Amino acid sequence: MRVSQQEMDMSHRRIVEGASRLFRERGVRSTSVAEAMGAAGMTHGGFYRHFATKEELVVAAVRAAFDEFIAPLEARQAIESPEKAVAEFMSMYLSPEHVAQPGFGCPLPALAADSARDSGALRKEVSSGLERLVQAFVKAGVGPARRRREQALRQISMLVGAVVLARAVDGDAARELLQACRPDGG
Amino acid sequence: MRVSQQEMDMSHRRIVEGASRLFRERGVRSTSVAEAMGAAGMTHGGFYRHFATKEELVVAAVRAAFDEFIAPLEARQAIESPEKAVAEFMSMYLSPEHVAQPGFGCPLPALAADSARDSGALRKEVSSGLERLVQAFVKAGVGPARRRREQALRQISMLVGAVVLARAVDGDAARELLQACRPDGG
DNA sequence: TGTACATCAGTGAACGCGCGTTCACTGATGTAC
DNA sequence: TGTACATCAGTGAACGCGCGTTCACTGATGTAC
Repeated sequence: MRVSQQEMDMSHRRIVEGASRLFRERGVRSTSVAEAMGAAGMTHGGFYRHFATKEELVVAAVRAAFDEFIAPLEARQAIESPEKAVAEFMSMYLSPEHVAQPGFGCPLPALAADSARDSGALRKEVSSGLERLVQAFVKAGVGPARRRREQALRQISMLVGAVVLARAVDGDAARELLQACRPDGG
Repeated sequence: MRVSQQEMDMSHRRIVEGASRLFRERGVRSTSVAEAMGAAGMTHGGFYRHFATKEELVVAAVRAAFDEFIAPLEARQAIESPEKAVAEFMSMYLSPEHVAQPGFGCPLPALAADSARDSGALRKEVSSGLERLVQAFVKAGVGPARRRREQALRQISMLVGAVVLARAVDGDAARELLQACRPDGG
């Protein structure tokens, strides 16, 4: 049965948010349209009232994931010092909680592999998401612009690598990786 | 028709080597048994004369990939200084060629995402493969054992993160990531 | 060394299954009067 | 404000397709004599 415009907007948001979580948890290819609709409390048939293709949902979900994950960092940078905000962000990034909850975590370690095998819209979203995170890190750097950017890229590479590996290996090594990459724990 | 024992051994090796390349290029889930057999010049039906399941091939192929990639580093460490061997390894790791050729490159950035979503045999292989690489890096470190291990984990995290991201984003950022992570380029 | 025959590596059709997408249908919503 | 009706969000069956796996078959290999 038909639902109100308001309910349809809410459905749309629920689909995008659920997909954003599922894609990060299980990967884009391993999450079916039916699963994404199920997470929003609906059946698969109604999907095409909201999106023309699965790829369209992927774009919306990945954009939402980056925004959900990076916007808090940007907000904190605006009210406290950019350096402190990035330091706290890095500490959160390398926490066991972040490793254990990919569905609510950074899209970069969760979706980089899917993006690497994609040449279209997903790749574009991931590229601009990374650039947005780099910009936030650059704000917290010291020295000339070029050096700040290089340092940001190095820091983000280490964070992403540590989380990608920590999720890929068995318990003890995972803990060690996070610890070794913390500025205080090394 | 039946083939000789020798030919069967060669087939087996061709299947494992082709799969090792395809899994790294396209991911484990996105590579079908038929494609792996096709890369070995055969049709899919004969697969089960060599392996009981696809997972068995995954284990053999990932083990072969780690060996193919890490053994040369270990061999160089045995004949020249471990430090120099690791420095050259890192330079190769961060090269555009390594990023462009995942099928012949490090299994860690190529397969970590698959491993993160696996709880079985693949995860175990990736865990021991990482540990083997860590050991090689530890040999090249300085200071007490604990500090050498932490430094190895940090270096490997940065390498893996840089390659994972460089493969996931569009051209210019990819080049920048590699450059920023080189010890000379920063 | 030669012959008869059992073995079995590889082929290609077939299986059940889950996928992305389509479509006829339902009935509440939103609108024209 | 009430009423009649067109719209369309969501349902569930169905589509073609590719997957991992199975199986009857083929004919060269390897072996027993």
